[in-house]
Amino acid sequence: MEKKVRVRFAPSPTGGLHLGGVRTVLYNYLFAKQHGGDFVLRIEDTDQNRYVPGAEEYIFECLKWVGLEPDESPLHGGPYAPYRQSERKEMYRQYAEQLVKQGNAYYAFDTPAELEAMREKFRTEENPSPQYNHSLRGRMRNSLTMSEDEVSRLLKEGTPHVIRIKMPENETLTFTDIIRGEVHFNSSLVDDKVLLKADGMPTYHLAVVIDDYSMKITHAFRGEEWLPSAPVHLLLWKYLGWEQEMPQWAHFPLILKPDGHGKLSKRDGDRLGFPVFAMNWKDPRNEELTHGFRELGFLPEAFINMLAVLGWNDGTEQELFSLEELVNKFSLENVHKGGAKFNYEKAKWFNHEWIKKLPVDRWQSTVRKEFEKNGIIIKDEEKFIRVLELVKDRCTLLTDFFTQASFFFKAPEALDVASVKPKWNEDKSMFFDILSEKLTTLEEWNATAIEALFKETATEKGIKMGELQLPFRIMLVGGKFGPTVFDIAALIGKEETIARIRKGLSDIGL
RNA sequence: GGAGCGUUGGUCAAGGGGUUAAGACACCUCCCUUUCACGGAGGAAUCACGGGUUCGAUUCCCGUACGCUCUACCA
Repeated sequence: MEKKVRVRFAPSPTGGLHLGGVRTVLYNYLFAKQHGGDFVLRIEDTDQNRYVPGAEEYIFECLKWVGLEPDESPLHGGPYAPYRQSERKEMYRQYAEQLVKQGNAYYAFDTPAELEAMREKFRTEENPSPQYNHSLRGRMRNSLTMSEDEVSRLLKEGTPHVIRIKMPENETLTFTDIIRGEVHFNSSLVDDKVLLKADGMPTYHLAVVIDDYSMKITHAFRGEEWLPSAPVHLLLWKYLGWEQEMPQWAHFPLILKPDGHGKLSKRDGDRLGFPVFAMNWKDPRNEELTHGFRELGFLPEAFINMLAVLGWNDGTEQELFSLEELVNKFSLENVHKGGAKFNYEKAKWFNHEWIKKLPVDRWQSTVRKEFEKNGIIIKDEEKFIRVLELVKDRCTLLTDFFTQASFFFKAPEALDVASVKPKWNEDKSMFFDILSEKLTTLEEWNATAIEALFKETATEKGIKMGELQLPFRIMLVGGKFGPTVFDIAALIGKEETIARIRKGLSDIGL
């Protein structure tokens, strides 16, 4: 019988959720749902120094926003609770002790200062970062070099210590990565990683193995930066006797900076002017605000879509995918091996496509809030929808709607008179005078009728339509943008149109 | 320094022993529109390098270069 697929995303609550993290969530989610499996969210909060209040709640809100909610988590509960590593603290030591008893790990009493001294002492140009490994552990203060009596005395006295894995010498460690195929390591080149810290908390290495085992995780996906520590995890699965239960691994390619090389960081976003976090993140320690995709006007559908194809594609020309389609079409085999540079322009293109693709009611309320924030209260919902339909082609971000459509609800404050003034004359002035008169008596108020009247009047005055449309636009809109002028006039209504012509006339002067 | 991983246009990328090496974003030209966009047509631009294997390599093999990641009592 096939085991039920179970995957997990295991963030540490240290700050905003990076777009790469969201992609990892996405790929996990897609894989799980495709196989009818479970998606587990586990909080890796074993580093008490890095704990940031609010970060966990923030992660949940992000997942909710993008629609990738876990089946099990500290918030959603589940049969393998607790899902917060700090709450599972007790079990880790027990396993670490077991490893010591088996001879696969050992106590180490070296203080941070001693470790630093060791690194200092052995650092050379050839070896800039000396490791605590098979060749050095014999010279350090640990249960391998000290007598049993001394070790138990130190332990009894409560001397701070860690537990380190004892990496074997010269073993070839191999595993098959779903994306990369067979990967090999020589165990001699891996250091004796700390498993249990002096404060009793496990390190990632120990915790990830124990939790993946006890939560029955079948497939473990993470970023490529974890590849070098895979041999440690491999050995842990083996030493703990769980080799048969080890999940299948896949290491995802990294998302890189748009310029130069290297992992994309929050700093790059600040520097280059685009978001890196899913949502706004305010660091409680310094009140610093980092902008997120959500607040900048991205649709979750677009955000997900853009992330999905950053490192994966289905082999066809299709670029626009809904979450449902992704669940059906995603495959780890088609995930790229190489990292991809993030391209903000393309990200915006996806958003624009989704604005056009989705029915207005999917984002209408978000835009309404944006309007309200800027002092425009929408009273006529029907008109609002017509306006949104009319301008959506020219909005890339949800936040663009305000500049593209606020004039439908509020007369422009300043008119770009400079662009009409040079060609302005008395004839034109008279034209608008007459036009506003005639509009008063226009019975049917729609774009076609307004345009017909406009044309008729222009012909009477012997002025070309084109000469008059721009001034008309400036009067109604304030600037050189927006949809067809007659559509605008139709939507803002007779009174308002006439009022704006009058105001425009006086602003332009003669 | 070491180890691991990677390398198709500026970017995302399809493809894979014989192809005119798709497509998208960006860029350029033109059309549409007497606003700004959308849209449409076209253009420029790519298989890191060197050796093999082969009748034939972008594709397979081996090197080299370059890049990235890791090298913490962080994840």
